[in-house]
Amino acid sequence: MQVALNLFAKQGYTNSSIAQIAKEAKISKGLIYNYFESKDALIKEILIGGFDQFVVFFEHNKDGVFGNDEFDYFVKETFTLMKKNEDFWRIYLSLAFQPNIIKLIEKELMEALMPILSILDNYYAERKHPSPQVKTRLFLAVLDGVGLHYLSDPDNFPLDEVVKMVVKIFKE
Amino acid sequence: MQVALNLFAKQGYTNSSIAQIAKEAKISKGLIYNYFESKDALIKEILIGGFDQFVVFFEHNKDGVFGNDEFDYFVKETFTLMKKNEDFWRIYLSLAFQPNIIKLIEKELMEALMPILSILDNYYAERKHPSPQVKTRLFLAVLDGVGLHYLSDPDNFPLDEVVKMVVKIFKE
Amino acid sequence: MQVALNLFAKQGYTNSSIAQIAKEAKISKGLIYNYFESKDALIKEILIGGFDQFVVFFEHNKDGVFGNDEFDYFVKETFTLMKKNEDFWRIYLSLAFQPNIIKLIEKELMEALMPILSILDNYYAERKHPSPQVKTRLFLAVLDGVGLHYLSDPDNFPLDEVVKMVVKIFKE
Amino acid sequence: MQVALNLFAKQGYTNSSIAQIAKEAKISKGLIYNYFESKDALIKEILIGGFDQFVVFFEHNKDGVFGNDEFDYFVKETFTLMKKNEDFWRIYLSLAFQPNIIKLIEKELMEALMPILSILDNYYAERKHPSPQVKTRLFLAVLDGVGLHYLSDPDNFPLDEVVKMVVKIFKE
DNA sequence: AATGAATGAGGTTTCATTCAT
DNA sequence: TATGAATGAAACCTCATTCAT
Repeated sequence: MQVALNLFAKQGYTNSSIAQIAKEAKISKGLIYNYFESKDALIKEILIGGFDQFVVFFEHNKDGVFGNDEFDYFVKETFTLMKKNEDFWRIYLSLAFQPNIIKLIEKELMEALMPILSILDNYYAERKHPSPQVKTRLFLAVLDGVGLHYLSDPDNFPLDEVVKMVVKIFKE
Repeated sequence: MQVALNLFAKQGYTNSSIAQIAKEAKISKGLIYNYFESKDALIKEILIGGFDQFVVFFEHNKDGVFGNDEFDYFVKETFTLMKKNEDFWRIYLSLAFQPNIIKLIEKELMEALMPILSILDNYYAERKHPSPQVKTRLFLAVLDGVGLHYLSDPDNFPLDEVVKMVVKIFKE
Repeated sequence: MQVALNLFAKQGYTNSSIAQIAKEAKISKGLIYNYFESKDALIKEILIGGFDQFVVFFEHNKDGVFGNDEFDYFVKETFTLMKKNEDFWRIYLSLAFQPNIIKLIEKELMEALMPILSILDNYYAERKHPSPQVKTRLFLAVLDGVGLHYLSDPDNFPLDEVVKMVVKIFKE
Repeated sequence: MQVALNLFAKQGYTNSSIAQIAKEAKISKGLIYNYFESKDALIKEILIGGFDQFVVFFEHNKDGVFGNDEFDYFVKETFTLMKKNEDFWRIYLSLAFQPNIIKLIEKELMEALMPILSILDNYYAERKHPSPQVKTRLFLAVLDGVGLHYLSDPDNFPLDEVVKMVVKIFKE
């Protein structure tokens, strides 16, 4: 899975063959099929595994208060996680428009996203924002946008400063 | 090209075959190769064509003033164009992490992006923003992020309201 | 035809496409088919044209005497002609084992070869050679062998000296 | 490989398709690519294998004496081997003018040829031949020429008698 | 747990040839 | 005389997948 993650991130899912994965992992093609039913099942496990890391972190905060400090922490932690799992995020974003793959993880994706969505809605509602749901949508879009630009060009994108600016702008 | 644009947007570049394009366009596979040297050359022309539309619109404003009104107009026009060319943008975003394809259009992409970048840098600098370049970077990421979310789910994403909010937040 | 001759010699018959010939000749593919029924018809005309040059030279000597001086002249002229028409000979030798092509020119080839064969048979018979027909066969093989080696590596093969040696050895 | 050898000899390399080879060998096209990276790699292995047979025979005699008897034996063995491997030699001669293929085996060809060349040079030098290197070149050309004519028409070419004549003429 | 031989469908590309103009 | 749009068959090659061992 580690090798597959790497290859998928570097070359894209469709462009990476089972043969190549087996070769780089120094195992046989057949062995892969002992553990994964298909190539799709492989990417599915990779993606779900990636989301889990994210979800786990969030469940930490599930029933507690989500105030200014938590907002702060949330944004920063998001990008810390992204930096730690660059490959996963690259894959995820590159598959955003591949309906056949997205369908595979739709359920898990929703389950991961919904709580975040409602927590943020609440957050902005509590702060009397005129249209909290729109702001939440924009905010999530911003996170992906920043991720997209960072992952496209990690060496030049000023991630830390941008993140600080995001916090400042969207905290309230 | 129209058929290809459609298919690439719907299924992704790698998942769409020349055979399928030919079939939908009701021509022979061979004919495609009379006009495009390869599948890569085809996507290249599609991408460059798409950027051109964007660039043309921008050159309009090249040497003139870029003030508050123009900023307004720029954001709105960006998403008007995106709505008109949804397929193109879907392709573009889905290829953001396919280095072999990006390389094909690197030059054109840079040529399209650089002037926008410097105009925005100036814009924020004139308004005494403490770090105009970081803000420009964030702003461009936001545009892509909003685009990504809109294109992922055009029916539910509240594009117009989000755009208004973007203008309000990033105008200054 | 000139362009085709060149390409066939350089890349081989099967490896050279009508499209490429047309391109190098700066005409359209269609035009080629106005003058030649097929690719096979094209190579056929090229080959026959090449043999004709050879035959013409031989008819010169047809009914006359073929003595020591003529033998001398024959060998030298053979290689002079080969040097002048390197491309043609390269094609001819490269097709020696392509039965489908050889069949196209079998008749012409025989017509060109038979008189030479009988003249040489006579030549050796007159000189009381024990097995003139075997010697003729060997001699013709030698001519082709020398041609093969020369055309394979024109810059390093010492053609002139080899030819002199051939004359000395096979004159009698 | 056996099937490929056969087809290449009968129809030429370019005219024989992987599909046809697979069909005659009663295996799938794909399987061929499990063992050979490409069609070129296939012909390369075939050619190298063919030369090896020749080289092996020669290494036998490498450091020993190469006198009149060995010369005799060499010529006769050459054509014995050729008769046993007609297909290989047909392929080899038919590719003599296909530069892209020759390049694949250039190294191996040189390694096979060089020792023969120097042994023959020595042979003629020891016999005080005025220009031993030219004679060697001619002699090798003769071998190929005889092979060419024999393989072009095995049923009618008087190989044994021609070989005897070659030995007699070139022994000294 | 692990291999690698084997396949069949389908991918991109090439190409001789036709034909309306 | 000349073009170039168009085709269909076939070329080389890739790949997910299966299966006997």
